[in-house]
This record gives sequence, structure tokens and C-alpha cells, in this order.
Amino acid sequence: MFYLTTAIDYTNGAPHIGHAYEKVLADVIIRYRRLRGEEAYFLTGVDQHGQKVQQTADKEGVHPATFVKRTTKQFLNLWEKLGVHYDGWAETTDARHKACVQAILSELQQRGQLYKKAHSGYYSVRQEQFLQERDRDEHGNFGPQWGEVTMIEEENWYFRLSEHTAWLKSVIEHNPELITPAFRRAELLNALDRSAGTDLCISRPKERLRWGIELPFDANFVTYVWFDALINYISFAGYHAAADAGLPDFARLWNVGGSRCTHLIGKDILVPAHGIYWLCMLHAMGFTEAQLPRLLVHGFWNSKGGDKLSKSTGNIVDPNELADKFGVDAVRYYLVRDIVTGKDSDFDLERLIMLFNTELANELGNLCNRALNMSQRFTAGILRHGAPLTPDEQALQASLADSSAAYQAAMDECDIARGLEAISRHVVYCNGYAERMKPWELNKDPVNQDRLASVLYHLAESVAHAAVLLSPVLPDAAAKLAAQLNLPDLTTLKLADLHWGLLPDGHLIGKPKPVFPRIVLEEPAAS
RNA sequence: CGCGGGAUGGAGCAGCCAGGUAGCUCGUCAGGCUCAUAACCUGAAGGUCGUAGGUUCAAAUCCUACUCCCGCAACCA
Repeated sequence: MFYLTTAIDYTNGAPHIGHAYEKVLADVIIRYRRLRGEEAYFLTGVDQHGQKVQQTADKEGVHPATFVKRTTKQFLNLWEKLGVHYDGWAETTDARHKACVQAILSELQQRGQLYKKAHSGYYSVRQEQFLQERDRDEHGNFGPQWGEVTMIEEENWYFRLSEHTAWLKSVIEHNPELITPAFRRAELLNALDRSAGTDLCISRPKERLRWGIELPFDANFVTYVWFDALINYISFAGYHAAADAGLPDFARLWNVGGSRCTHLIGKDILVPAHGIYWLCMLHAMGFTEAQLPRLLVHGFWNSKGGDKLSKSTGNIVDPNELADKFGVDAVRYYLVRDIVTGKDSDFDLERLIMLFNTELANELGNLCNRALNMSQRFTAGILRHGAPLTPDEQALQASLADSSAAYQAAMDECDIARGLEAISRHVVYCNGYAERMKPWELNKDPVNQDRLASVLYHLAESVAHAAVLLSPVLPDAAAKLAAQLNLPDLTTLKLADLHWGLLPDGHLIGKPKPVFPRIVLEEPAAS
């Protein structure tokens, strides 16, 4: 079982391109694993508790529950629009999740993993947080953005994180596959050294924060939002759930057949939340080294100058608008095509349009269109295997085999961009093959009819393969290609089924119609 | 000395972990084709791989120092 989760998005505001990237990437990975023939489960959702939500809801004068319901709907709508198909949906206000979090807290409490301690420090009333030394300005003062700052003392509950960090460090050193890409692993090991000896505060007094899950053993506190949110990965997988809760069977999802659960997360929440807190929490709960999840860490889409895409810089690229304007195919394709998984990339609309027009419209779409059109015009839409193979056809089939192998190798490592490049390589090869074989010339003399049939067959068959390989990224477009080939079953094929000859001898193909209409921006009015 | 990433032809990137003729896309220039979504194909120009050293028969790739850019820095997701 391949169990994949994403970070659950914080419902403090509308989804932006970063949210869309992670979910589309996860969707592509899941669809690919299914294409490989694996059983797969995809969990995603939203994180609804915490101080920011409470603050924003208060500001708008609504109850936090009402507020998060509204924001959550925006996420649900976007995933629907972008064709992100998940199997499980996590909302941290779900009663089943609350019960699981509280059960875990009670267990940890009984095992002596939690303790209560007073903490004193500088506290900003306006920002509702304790300040650190690094929050001081160059003069050593707390700036006006913090408002009134006072020294206060407060009791809280702590998790004995420090008891687990040495174990965790050893585990990460001995299991390089736990963190991808590799350079993130080094970063995490460094952070572990620095965190040694520090425990984690896991509570907030209710007078400060009421929007959270109450500690089962101390009604004066709610749970720290991370401690709450991280548990979604197991609570919605059926951990500690009743059989009739409508949740999956945990034993069938988690680490089944030696396949670790994969957490797809952004680089911002590796350290400390996932890389330290979560893995230590699991250990405290009794999870073994072999039962730890794998962390797949992706990078960010930055705005063109390298500025982070965020509310504060006003550079939000609204994924809803993008999908409406350029189509879901173009958006999905761009989000996984123009970034190396793990690294950052600059978001560039011109490249979105260019990549769609070049690789999808001009190369693949046009290949499909010209192949089908020639078949319709020259052979009445009937595909025949034609003449014995010449070295040209053998070379084309070798190109397909190479590309398919490269595609699979790249996709296995979640390197979607490289996988798509591999498809493109064969498509380009086919366009060159058509140019050299000149089927429109062959058609002029009936003596060439077997040769012509063979050439057209090789083009159409290549489109069929490309459609299947492309299907994890663009499921709808793949279905359209299959429909034009008059072979709708194509979309049910697995990678292992992709042998030469998907299109039977004598197959009647459909009528060509552009699957990827070129994106043409209206020219600015001439002055 | 807080941590990490990046610097490769006009633009955007890959290659670096496991050293061995510098690769891709776009753009530019020239030509070809006409089945096709003004799409397709061929060829060309263009890079001393941030700087300075070092290791090596051989360095974009390994080591050291430096410069510039970006992100993160654990009780704000």
C-alpha cells in the first residue's frame, strides 16, 4: 500500500499557488503509483485550529467554527476544480480527530511523557506571543509592532522531546531514505543538534487561546496547534478509531509491506515540525524505526524576482483565476513541469503559456492531430499494421522504449519534470519521423499503401502510449486523446500493459480535434 | 563565525552525490516541408560552468577561501 499525505493547509485565508502546487504534485504522484499498478491511498485536508484563526475570526466578528467552515470550502472547491482526487479528507475540528488527539495525550501523560512547568518571558499582548531575543531590534529593544511588552510567568504542559532526539538522530543517520532530497537531511541533522535538551510546549492556556482541543487531563488548556495538526496523518488513517467510525483500517495503511507512509511537505515545515516534533511524537507513542514515515520535501514557487509569494508582498497568483483563464491542463502541467521536486522555482506566466503551447499544443496535440487527420484522409480512418518493419520503425520503437524507461525511472523518484521531458522526447522523435517518412508523399502512389499504413500506425500507436504516460499529470486530456483514438479503455491500462500494439490491426480511429488549443493572449491594443 | 539553498551561452534550467569531449527548452539567424493547432523538420551562431587557489593524468563536478542573491531560524501553520 502506498499511503501519501500532504500538509494540511491552514484555514486562515484563501488558498494560493503554493497550496495548489503541493496538492497537484501529490495527486500526480498518487495517480502514477496507481498507473504502476499499486494500491494507493491519498489523504489531505485542512488545519482549522490555532491562534491565527481565532484572531482572524474575532476580527471579522464571527465564531471560529463559522470562519473555518467558510475557508475550508474554498480549499474544497479548488481541489475539485484542479482535479485533485483524494481518498481521505482531514479536518482537525472533526470529532474523530479530537478523540484521537485526546487519546494520544492521555497515553503520553500516563507514560510520563508530559509535565507541567512555569515559563517566564517577555510577552506581547498585541501579538499574543512570547518574544525571543531575536525579536529585538538593532538597539536591543522590542519594536512598536509588538505593542505593549511585559514580563509574565505562565504555566504550561511540555512534551519530553529531549528524551527522543538522540534516538531520532541515530535513526536519520542510518536511514537516508527517510528524508528526500538529501540536502534536507543534512539540514535536519544540524537542527537536531541544536534542539538537544529542549522540550516542546504543547499547551496554551485557555485565557490566551480557546480555539483548540482541550487537554483531557487539564481543562484549563488547549493543545498547541502543531501537536494537534500533525496527528491528522494517523487519526484519519484510523489510528485508535472505532471500527464504525468510517475511517480506514490503520493496519492496512501504515507501513504495509515495508512501504513507509510518505508525507509530502513544504521545506518550511520540515524543521522542526515534521522532522523533529512529529517523528519524536511517534516514537513516544511507541512507533518503531521501521514504522516511521518518509518525508518528501518540496520547494516553493517564488515570484519572478525571487520574492516569496505571500500575502505580505502582495504577489499572490490566484490558482482559481489561473485555471479559469488558461485551463486546468495548463496549470497542472506547469506546476509539475517547470520545477525540480525539492527545489524552488520562479513562477512565470509566460513560461506557463510557452510550455503549454510548445510541448502540449505544438508537439503532442499536433502530433495526434496530424496522425489522425492523415489516417482519415489517406486510409479512411482504418489503422493497419502495414509493411514489415524497416530500420526506421525499429528506431521509433526503440525511442519509445527509451522514453518510457526514462519516464518510469524519473517518476519513481517523484521527478515529474523529468518524466514529462521523457514523453516529450519521444513525441518530438515522432514528428521528425513523420517528416522523414513523408506519408503525404507515400499517399500519392498506391504501390506504397503498406508502407503508408505502417507509418501512420506508428504515429497513432505512439500517441496512445504518450496518452497513458501523461495521464497522471493530465487525466482529462489523456481521456480525450483516448477518445479520439477510439480506444477509451486506454485509460484503464497499467504501465505493465504498455506493450507495442495497443491499437489492433484494422482499428477504426476517431476524428481529430485539437485537445490542447493554443493559448493566444490578446495583443495589447496597438497605439 | 546560526542553518540551508543558489550563481552554467540573450532568458529559464539540468548536469555536481558515484570527476573523463558542456546538455535541454525558449529566443535569434538561415534553410526545408505542407498531413497538421501560423503547427512540423533540418542546420548555424552563442558559454574560459560567480571569483581565487588546491587535489588529480583529468574538475561544472571533489577540497579551501571569498563575493553576491534567496529562504529558514523551533510557544505566529
